[in-house]
Amino acid sequence: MATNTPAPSQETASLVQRLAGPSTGKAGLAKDQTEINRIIADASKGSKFYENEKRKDKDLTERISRILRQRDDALKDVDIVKVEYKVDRLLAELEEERDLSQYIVHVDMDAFYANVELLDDPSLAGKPFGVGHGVLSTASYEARKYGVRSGMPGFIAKKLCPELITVPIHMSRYSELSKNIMAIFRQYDENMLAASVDEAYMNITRYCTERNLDPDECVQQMRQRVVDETHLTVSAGIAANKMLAKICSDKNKPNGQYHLPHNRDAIKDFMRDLSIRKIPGVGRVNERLLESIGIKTCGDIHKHRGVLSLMDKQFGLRFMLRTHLGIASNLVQPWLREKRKSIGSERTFNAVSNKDKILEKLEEIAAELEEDMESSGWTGRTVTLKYKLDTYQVFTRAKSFDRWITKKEDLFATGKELLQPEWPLRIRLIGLRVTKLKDTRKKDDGQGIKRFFEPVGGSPSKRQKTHHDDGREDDGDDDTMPGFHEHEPDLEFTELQEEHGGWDGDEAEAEAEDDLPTIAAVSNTTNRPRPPVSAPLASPSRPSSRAKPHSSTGLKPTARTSAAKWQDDISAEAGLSSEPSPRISTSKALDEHMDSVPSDLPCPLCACSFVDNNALNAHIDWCLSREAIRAAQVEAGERKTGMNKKKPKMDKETNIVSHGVSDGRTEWWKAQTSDKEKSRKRKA
DNA sequence: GCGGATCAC
DNA sequence: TATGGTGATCCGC
Repeated sequence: MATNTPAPSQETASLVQRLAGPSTGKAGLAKDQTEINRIIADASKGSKFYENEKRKDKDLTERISRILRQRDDALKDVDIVKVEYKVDRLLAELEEERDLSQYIVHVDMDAFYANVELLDDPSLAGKPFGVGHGVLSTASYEARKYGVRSGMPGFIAKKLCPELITVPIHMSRYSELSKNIMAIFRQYDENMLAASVDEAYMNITRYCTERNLDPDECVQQMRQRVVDETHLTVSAGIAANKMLAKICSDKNKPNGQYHLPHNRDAIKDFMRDLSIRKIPGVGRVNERLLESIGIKTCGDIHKHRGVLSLMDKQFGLRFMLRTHLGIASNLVQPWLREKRKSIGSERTFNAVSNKDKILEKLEEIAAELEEDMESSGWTGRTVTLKYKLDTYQVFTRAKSFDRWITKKEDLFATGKELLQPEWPLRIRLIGLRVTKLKDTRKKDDGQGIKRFFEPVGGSPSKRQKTHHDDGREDDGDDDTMPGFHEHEPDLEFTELQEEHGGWDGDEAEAEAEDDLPTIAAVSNTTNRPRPPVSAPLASPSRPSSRAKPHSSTGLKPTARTSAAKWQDDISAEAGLSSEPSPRISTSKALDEHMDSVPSDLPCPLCACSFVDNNALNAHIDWCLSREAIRAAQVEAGERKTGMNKKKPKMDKETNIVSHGVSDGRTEWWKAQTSDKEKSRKRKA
């Protein structure tokens, strides 16, 4: 047979499933899920959000059809037995990587935000409540019984549970408690990885060995300590690698632990019936894609290894096989600042089409981003604008520079420029993100000529500022919806995020937007394929001639789930072992390090710095122009007179979280060959 | 380098 | 009554 049959009923079913939200595959929902899903779908029906979900669902269904056709074509031309034979050899090779010598623990705080709120307001006990404003970050266990979940909009949650209470987020409180708990974990493994506010990985092998302690007992004690010291409960998984440990921590949640024996057969049994959706990195889309070729559990992977091999690009054969075997990385190490790849800010508001209003929003975002970049010590070379139409379709436009961008004026001007060709638009979200980062706190030469021009007493200023790690460690909670960054926790108590009514109609924003020193900024943004055509009409709105670039091969982008990246890790490990400095660890980090360092060439006349000499020279030419000179004089005058207009920027707000993100994803499937060595070292 | 997509939390 | 924010990665251009 050649195609699946996209019967209307099936399409509806997958749409209903989709509308139920991404965290559906999780635990705990008691009530009849079908009924819940129907309520959600009914509440959404007819909205623009709904229409967008419908469109995406249709696209996915079509994509699946193409994949199945491709599979059938491929199967015609090959001897599947031979293919399977080759895969089996690969399996044997991968099996060699298995390392059962380490005891890896993943701990996950139970309904973290909700339980903290409970702690601080005992009157909530026993009641269904959610944490968050418009969209819930997490829900109490009582609320979950009704189908209320993280990421669910409040008005839908209320439909499911009319007596639902909602409480605001108190991020700094969560961070504070998180810090305390992480400190406990760190005593079991100094290299503990804080994966988010409420999650951590540890390697307790050494701790247990030195004390002749059973790992289960060790984790039991650890969890008890958390309860004693914070009155919060955590769940834990114990296994031979990070992926397995993470899956296991969900097994006896809440307030429980699960140990998957360090034993090949036990692991095989465990994987056999495990839903593919439990694998970190397999989300709703990949779940459907895999299901379409007959894979629902990790055990199914072996049956379909032939097809997976033929469609390696789509699914990532190695990754699938390693998953099937239950093999993943067991390397646990703290998050490193230099791993950060981007920093950005974005905001949703009531859809607007008025250009000035949109630019106003953009300006706010630019200011926020500058603030974040300065306070966390980053600058970067590429600016990406993101916007979401009121149809919920998302687009991004980027521009690269050969100088470092941090200032809100630059950010705003760039965003404005990128927005220019897109008009007209009706949008509900706007954001800016900066990539190709450079760490401004890393004292790396750079100074060069600049020293010459620096005012006598003055030194680069910032550079030394408070340390607190950058980034945030966005919460999690198996069911906690992340986000909600507080910019100035105090001052204004939480941003009154009433973007409401869009009244702020204040006046002239000094639109006086002078142009960027467009000088060397090469950018290819000018002649961009025509953008989306906002499609404000309720119609099917197949936007843009470009939104759907290639359809030739049929296979749309990413079906895959990452994989085969392990070569990187090998080289990373090599780099590490030969590296005197303990800090650089990943090849990527290393690359980036090399990449961004070679040049930090400051302009002697202004605050800009550049990536290479050409760029610098081009800039200097411009900088010497009359206007520039004048500008420089003004600034020099200001400097002399004493004050840099730079706001003092009290460093009090250090409270926020600690480090950034640890993308869960690739973390786990790093090569083991290297891990093994690491492990041995650690043992010794 | 750019843009779309998917995923985690 | 109106569906989030931050960051990462991968693919195909």
